[in-house]
Amino acid sequence: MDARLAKGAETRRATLRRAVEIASVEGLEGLTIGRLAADLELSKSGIFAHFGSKEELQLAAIAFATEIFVETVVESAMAAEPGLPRLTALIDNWLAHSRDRVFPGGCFFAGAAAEFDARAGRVHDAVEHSFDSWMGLLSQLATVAVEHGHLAAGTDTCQLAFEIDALCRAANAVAVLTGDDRAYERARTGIETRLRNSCA
Amino acid sequence: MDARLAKGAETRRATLRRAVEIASVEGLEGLTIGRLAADLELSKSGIFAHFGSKEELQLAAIAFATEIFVETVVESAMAAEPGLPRLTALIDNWLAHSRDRVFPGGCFFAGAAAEFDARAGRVHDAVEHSFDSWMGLLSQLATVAVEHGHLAAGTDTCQLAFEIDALCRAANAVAVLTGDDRAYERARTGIETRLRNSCA
DNA sequence: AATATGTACGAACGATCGGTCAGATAGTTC
DNA sequence: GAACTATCTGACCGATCGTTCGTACATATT
Repeated sequence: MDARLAKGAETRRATLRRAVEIASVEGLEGLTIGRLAADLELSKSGIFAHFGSKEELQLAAIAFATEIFVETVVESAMAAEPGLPRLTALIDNWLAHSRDRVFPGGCFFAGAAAEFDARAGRVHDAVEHSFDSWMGLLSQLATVAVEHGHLAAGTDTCQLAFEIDALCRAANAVAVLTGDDRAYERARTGIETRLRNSCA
Repeated sequence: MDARLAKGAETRRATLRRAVEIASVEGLEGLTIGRLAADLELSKSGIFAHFGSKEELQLAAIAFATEIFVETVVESAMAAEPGLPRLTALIDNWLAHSRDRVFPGGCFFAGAAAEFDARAGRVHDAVEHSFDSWMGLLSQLATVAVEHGHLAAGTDTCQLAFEIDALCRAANAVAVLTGDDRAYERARTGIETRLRNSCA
């Protein structure tokens, strides 16, 4: 009943913070309990006790990464005016979170999705759910932009969301793989042109 | 000196064929010599002897996947007339190779890139090289299309190649993750619109 | 003071990892 | 037929994997 976090919850958060860092570089399978224990100077069994299984650890890491993502990318974008400004703020934040390596391996979810896309199980389902939420948010903001008259009335917002996501994703992939940050400008250019072509 | 492959080379190819299948689903790290041996009903050491190290196996798998990719996607596209027809044929082949799961886990290189993008080493370099070749091919075909007057004279072919790659990549990622093949249509729609806007 | 609970440790488990090595088998060459 | 090479096997190595279990310690509750 302390105002601060209980000891266990504190350790858990510290563990997950490190887990997300490792997983964004090495992957969720490359994330290892022994490695985690060594980094945090705790015992393997101590770490393990917090999660109960590796799969639970992976799921907890995804949940924690979602927290970070929402705080860093989504929340401040919501401060922008509804419609096109909010949509572009979200896109800017997304590109910034990749360029600034909020997760050291670039977008956490791009990595996790690529790793588990063709497998079955709870981790795959969690990753797919994250993706659905993200696409839902994108197309919803696009829809609001249409309603505000910022985008043309007939705009296919799902198609638009797909294309925006595609360009962001590619910027992240190219920049992390090659180290060439021009990819972020390419994405921005593509998205701006695409939005301009959908202007009312 | 036989016209057919020597025994060793035959085994090596069969091994790599299976290795590429496994790696496209489980990743190049999830690809395991023991698993490979079990699938091919050979001994671990027998497999190992063909490559000498796991890293060499991974590099060989990338090279073999490149062979498959070139045969399936690139070569038949080159039969189309130079310019826009050849470019669109390449794009169609790429989307088809993902949709038809020429690699069971979708695009082999998308998976390998996501896995090794943030790591250093020879595998990363090989993946990056594959990506460079792919982008080079795309932008070169785009350039030829400009020269043939199929695309507007001022077209930024690198930017265009980036956007085409982004839409293809996203289609693969979404379709494999969610099982929703409409992503391929979305990519096609986006690319067609984009090319039309660059028409001369 | 006694008890219960939350938290973490250390030793150990079987399985599997990448990798090594001596040798069996087969085919070719001299 | 002896020597050689290519190919593959099986036993084995140390390391690490995820996981289990009994226990120690601190804190909170009674």
